[in-house]
Amino acid sequence: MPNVKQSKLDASLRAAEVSCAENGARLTQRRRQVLSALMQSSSPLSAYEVLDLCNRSAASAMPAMSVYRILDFLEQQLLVHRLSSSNKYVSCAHIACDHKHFQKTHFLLCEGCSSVEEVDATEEASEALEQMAKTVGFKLTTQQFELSGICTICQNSAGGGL
Amino acid sequence: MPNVKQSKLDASLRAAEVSCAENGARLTQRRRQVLSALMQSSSPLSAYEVLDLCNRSAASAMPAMSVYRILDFLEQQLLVHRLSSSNKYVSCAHIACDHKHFQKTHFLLCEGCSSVEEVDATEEASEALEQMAKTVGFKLTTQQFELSGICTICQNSAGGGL
DNA sequence: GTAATAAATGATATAATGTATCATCCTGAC
DNA sequence: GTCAGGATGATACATTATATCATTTATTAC
Repeated sequence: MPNVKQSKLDASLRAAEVSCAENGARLTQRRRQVLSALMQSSSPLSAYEVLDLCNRSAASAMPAMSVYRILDFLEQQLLVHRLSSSNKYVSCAHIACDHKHFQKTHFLLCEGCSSVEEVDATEEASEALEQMAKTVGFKLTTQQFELSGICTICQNSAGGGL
Repeated sequence: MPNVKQSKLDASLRAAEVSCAENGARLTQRRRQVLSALMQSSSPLSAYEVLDLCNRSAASAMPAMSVYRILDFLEQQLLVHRLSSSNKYVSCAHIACDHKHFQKTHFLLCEGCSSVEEVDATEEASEALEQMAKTVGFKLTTQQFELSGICTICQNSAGGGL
């Protein structure tokens, strides 16, 4: 069992707890369980995938209803993000650091390994998209996109094969 | 009943028929029914909303299964687009013209009236997004985004109210 | 025209996903 | 302890999507 990962997980969970407390909310056992499952996953999980993971590890079975409630809660706390294109969830990449969300976060989805990279929008991209929308009279309200592509690792490992 | 709209609808359906024929496919009665429903809607429709519309207008009831099959078919024929963020469908804005799809089409979703505007990506936006992805080693494969915003009409009508 | 073939649709069952509702339990304030 | 509110458990159900096989419709060969 890799202790490095374990301690990183613990640190993130502690940070999440603090973050909740600052908002007058509590990171209960169940919520910690759900968040922990997402943190340990290398790819986004659907609500029922989260449920399965929780029920595999824990003693008492969690009802599906709770998972939905808890995912909503965690999303409000900005501890997890919901990917609308696949209707799955990922834990926020910035729980342990002091990064702030400006509603201009993008997600890069790797088609090879399903991993997700959370990146801030660049000025250029925001500008260009706003401009594009403007040509048809649209005023953008949110900028959070999910872009499909191939991550570095998969690009390299695909050198010989596919 | 507005004849202008009717004739525009007819023209689009004829164009769709031709387009199918070119691909060795057929625009059957059922498929025409589904496509027509989407064309007449000002906002994206879910599979079951399409189903309801079809069953409201037509004599014989269509099974849900058929709607899913037909939506898949129409999507393959590029006659409709699937919006992954809401899991709904819109008819392609370019059926009647000779516009080609380059996999760089964006959809602007109005939060006010739910209407959808289909626009081509600008060079600047594509460039900026590719560049952004590149900074974390990602290579984008598709660029088809769904951007939320407010359309011209809703911007103006909201002048007094909200 | 008719038989053979393939495509499309009908029909049914069921899986998967998401929500509504009320009961129960836990926690902190007093 | 008691009370109030938040959190969870439990159940039922609504919605969405898919699997499967039967039937119909269209196309081709003859």
